[in-house]
Amino acid sequence: MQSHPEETFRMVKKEADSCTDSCYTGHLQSTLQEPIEVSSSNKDHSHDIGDIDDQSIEDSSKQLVLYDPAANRAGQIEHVPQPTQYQHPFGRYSDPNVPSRVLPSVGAFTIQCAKCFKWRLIPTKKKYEELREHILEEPFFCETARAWRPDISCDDPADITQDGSRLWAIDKPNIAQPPPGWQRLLRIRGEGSTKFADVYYQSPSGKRLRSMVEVQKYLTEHPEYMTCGVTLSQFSFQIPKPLQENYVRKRRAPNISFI
DNA sequence: GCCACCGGTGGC
DNA sequence: GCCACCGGTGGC
Repeated sequence: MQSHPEETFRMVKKEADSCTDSCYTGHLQSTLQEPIEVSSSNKDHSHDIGDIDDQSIEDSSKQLVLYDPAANRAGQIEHVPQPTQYQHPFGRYSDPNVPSRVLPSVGAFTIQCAKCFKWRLIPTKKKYEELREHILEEPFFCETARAWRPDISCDDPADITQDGSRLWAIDKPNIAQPPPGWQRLLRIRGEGSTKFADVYYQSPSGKRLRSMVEVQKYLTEHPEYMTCGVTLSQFSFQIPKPLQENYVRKRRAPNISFI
């Protein structure tokens, strides 16, 4: 895969007690992770991903975590468990009678320390987005987490590890924070989809936009945003990449027909 | 009728 | 192979 920094994030469900809203974890070489929006839209953040629509799948199979390939190479992070070890995001946890429409959602945001390579949970999506925006120029260290955990250091155990119980994904670094009042939403698709996830931006008025083309058009039609300084550079539709191989279905080879 | 979600594809 | 974009539609 690529050799430059990438982010992965995983969705974490509960378990991350410190995470009050959806969080992802991720890191880049130095680390970063991005927040991903998890679960159903209108839910508040009082629960994280976990409670997606129905009962929750308490397990962590939906956690999304970010990781850094560079660190992987260094052997700091164990490799992704075999696919078979991963549970299908839905399925096994859901009641067979419940049509499982439960999609994985981001349970936690994590970023890897650039020094000790331990994963640190980022308490909020907002914080995660702030850190991600400049992760390349300003690497994350355990000390960075002192802003919300005064005594944390590299000597403390990792907040989370890649143990195969969660879905991890690598986030992209240096994605701009959304403009004030806007939200960047990440929806994870179900396993076997043709795409891992979708990014949407939601304007302050609630309008959802799903591509740069739509953003451009919307801004043109609502010049007040541009007047306030909103620009296209504040938008990015880059999606994280799942660590689990084959989470995304490959494009099928065309059928060969013969006579 | 709306829209969240998924599939497909053109262009690179 | 990846990704940006957008059409279609099932479920509400």
